[in-house]
Amino acid sequence: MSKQQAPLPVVDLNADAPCCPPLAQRRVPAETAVVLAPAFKALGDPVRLQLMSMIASAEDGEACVCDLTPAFDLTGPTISHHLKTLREAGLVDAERRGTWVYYRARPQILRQLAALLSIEPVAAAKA
Amino acid sequence: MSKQQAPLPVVDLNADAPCCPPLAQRRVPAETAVVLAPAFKALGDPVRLQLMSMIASAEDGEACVCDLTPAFDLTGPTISHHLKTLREAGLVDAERRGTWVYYRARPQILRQLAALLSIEPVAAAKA
DNA sequence: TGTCTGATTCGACGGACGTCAAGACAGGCG
DNA sequence: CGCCTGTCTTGACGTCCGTCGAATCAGACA
Repeated sequence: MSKQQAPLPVVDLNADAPCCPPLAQRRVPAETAVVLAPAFKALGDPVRLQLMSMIASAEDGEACVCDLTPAFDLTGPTISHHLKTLREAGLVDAERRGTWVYYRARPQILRQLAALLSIEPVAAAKA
Repeated sequence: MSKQQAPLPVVDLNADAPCCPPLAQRRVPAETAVVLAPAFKALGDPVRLQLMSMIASAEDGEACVCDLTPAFDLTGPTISHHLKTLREAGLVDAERRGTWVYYRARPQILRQLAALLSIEPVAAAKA
């Protein structure tokens, strides 16, 4: 079953999920933790964190694997493996155009993760 | 000499680090990725994500291990191990007071991680 | 059509991780 | 003092992860 860039069985936090009241505001329920943790885990590797950043900060919002790979002292298959991990975590999307494959960040889930980690900047400075 | 809750050799992102221009704004340098990735990795486990949330959202800003442990179907040592992981990632702080040990979240690093993931640099400034 | 380049998948290896049981340590109390 | 409760450490076990080389798949081009 070669479904290269096919929509992998991804966590569907991108759908309608209003899933993210700040972690420090209300206790995260187990089901939410199970769904969200893989996304953090995917970012828990230096190579993937850089890949994610390179993709998200790319000029046209997308980055070619051919630009990503030479940025590391790693083999092609290894980079491909990391990209797959990011894809399965729902952090990026891939699309093949001709010879090259382009990756694109999914802002929604990034926003959700950021919201989860956000700390009230408000006057919560109460003892 | 048992230095149980002594300040472990933790990543020092808490110090003066202005370390976090959004991931999608500028490419994260390798050194930054190496320092930050462990924090995400620590949050990459459902149990630790819940622990982090329980600690950060606790009433008085701190949570007792005796309250944390019974919330999971895991043994004491396992919870202790996860808490140590969070401690080494610089996400929480521990303090022993009498019989019990209390854990407290470190808002600074949470803010940094949230900032790293933030997509919109726009209206976020005020709030 | 054949072949070449780019990207992914497969199979394997070493190391790290999550979990537990058993033991060790710290502090309170009889 | 001795014991009890609470927490952490140690050692072990099975599983997952990061990496590679080799094989495979997808398009482009002659």
